[in-house]
Amino acid sequence: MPIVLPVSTRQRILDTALDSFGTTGVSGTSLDALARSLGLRKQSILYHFNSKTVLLEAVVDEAADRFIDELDSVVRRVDPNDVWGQVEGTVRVVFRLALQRPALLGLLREASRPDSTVAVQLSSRLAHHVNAAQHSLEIALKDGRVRGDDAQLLLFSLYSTIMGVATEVEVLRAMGLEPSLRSLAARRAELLRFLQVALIPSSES
Amino acid sequence: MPIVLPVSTRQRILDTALDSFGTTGVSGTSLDALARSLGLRKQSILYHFNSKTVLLEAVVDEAADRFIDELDSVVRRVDPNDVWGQVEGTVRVVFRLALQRPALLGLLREASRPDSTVAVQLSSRLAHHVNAAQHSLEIALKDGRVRGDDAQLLLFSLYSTIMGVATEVEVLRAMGLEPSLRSLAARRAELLRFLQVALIPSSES
DNA sequence: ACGAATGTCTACCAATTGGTAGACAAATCT
DNA sequence: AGATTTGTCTACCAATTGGTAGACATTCGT
Repeated sequence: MPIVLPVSTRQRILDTALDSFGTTGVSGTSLDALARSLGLRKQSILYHFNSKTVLLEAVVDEAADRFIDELDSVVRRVDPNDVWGQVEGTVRVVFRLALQRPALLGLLREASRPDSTVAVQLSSRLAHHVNAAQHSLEIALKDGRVRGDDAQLLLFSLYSTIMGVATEVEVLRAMGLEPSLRSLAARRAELLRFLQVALIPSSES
Repeated sequence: MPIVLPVSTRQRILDTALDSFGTTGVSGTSLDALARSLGLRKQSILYHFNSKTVLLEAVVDEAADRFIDELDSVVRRVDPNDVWGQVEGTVRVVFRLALQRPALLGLLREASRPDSTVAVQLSSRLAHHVNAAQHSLEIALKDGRVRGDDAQLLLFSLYSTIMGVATEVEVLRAMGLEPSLRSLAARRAELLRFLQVALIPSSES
């Protein structure tokens, strides 16, 4: 007899809100529509989260948690001096998220638009990890284990590239490539090759 | 005596709509707010464009035009066999747009979200240029003038990288780097170096 | 000079938005 | 058992949404 562990309403709201915010956008998501797809009335949502803003903050917090957990798992798993291993692990993690929870990455992207109120919240959560990554990149740069000049800018380029390739589904579709599991793997492979050449001097690897 | 050539209301609407759609997002932009920032009533907007959808389509069309013009100017200016020259020119053009008309790139990004109705419209406009670029990339790959395996995926990686680095302002800010003219130039330099290493075999260049 | 087209306006409208108040039932505590 | 907390609901609400109808003035072709 399988034990069905009940998912709290609060958690269900957070989940579907993440999906909706991450795909349709925050202002494109109404509480009514959200409630409808949950089989609830919007007042029940407002019972758990006092306002749409509060809900958004909770969703962003949870998304940040999950994202950070994934990144941490890479950092823990891979030798800190193995920069390429870290990058490769990160790429794999991000691509897995792109497959399993595309809305999560969508929400991160939503946060990177100019007017976003979410940005501050997210960035303060991620600041520590960014600093750590930047630091180990700097050392690797000094040791000549990585190509480049500026660790900060390099990290930024890395982030943009990985997130872009993982999330810009429609662009890909526009290029005639149907997004599928196989094409995602192909994208990942091409990206990894691309990044490795750009980052790692030929003497290494 | 300077001749002040009058800008048609229609054009003014298109301009401010592009800015608003590209930054605040489409569903985040109301016709009322748009009209207010134009010093008009919303009914005047609806006179020129019968509905918000029609307006959006017109804005997207114009944005596509401008973007294509910029890309074309690169293609015309640079030797078609000089792949790196094409990439470099494209990067410069995109970065100039990021500085002069950030909303234009923002709108392109808005189009790349999963639910977007704009995507189809945009992609059909850009299809020809994508094909041309892919074709010349394929030849360069065959000749060994460019590193990589799959021209289509390579082009996609290029696009994602360039757009990402040019547009993800908030991420940069989160990393403690205030977006400024100088930092934009630095980003561009780092990106160009990054791309050149990734793309061009060391025997060339 | 005059009718027609053009363009902006006021006045509405129904639907939807985020949010409040309070009834009602089930679970929990004492 | 009785009181209280928890969670969902119905019933509203004012503000905002995209959009219509039509008055009014200006410009333009004749």
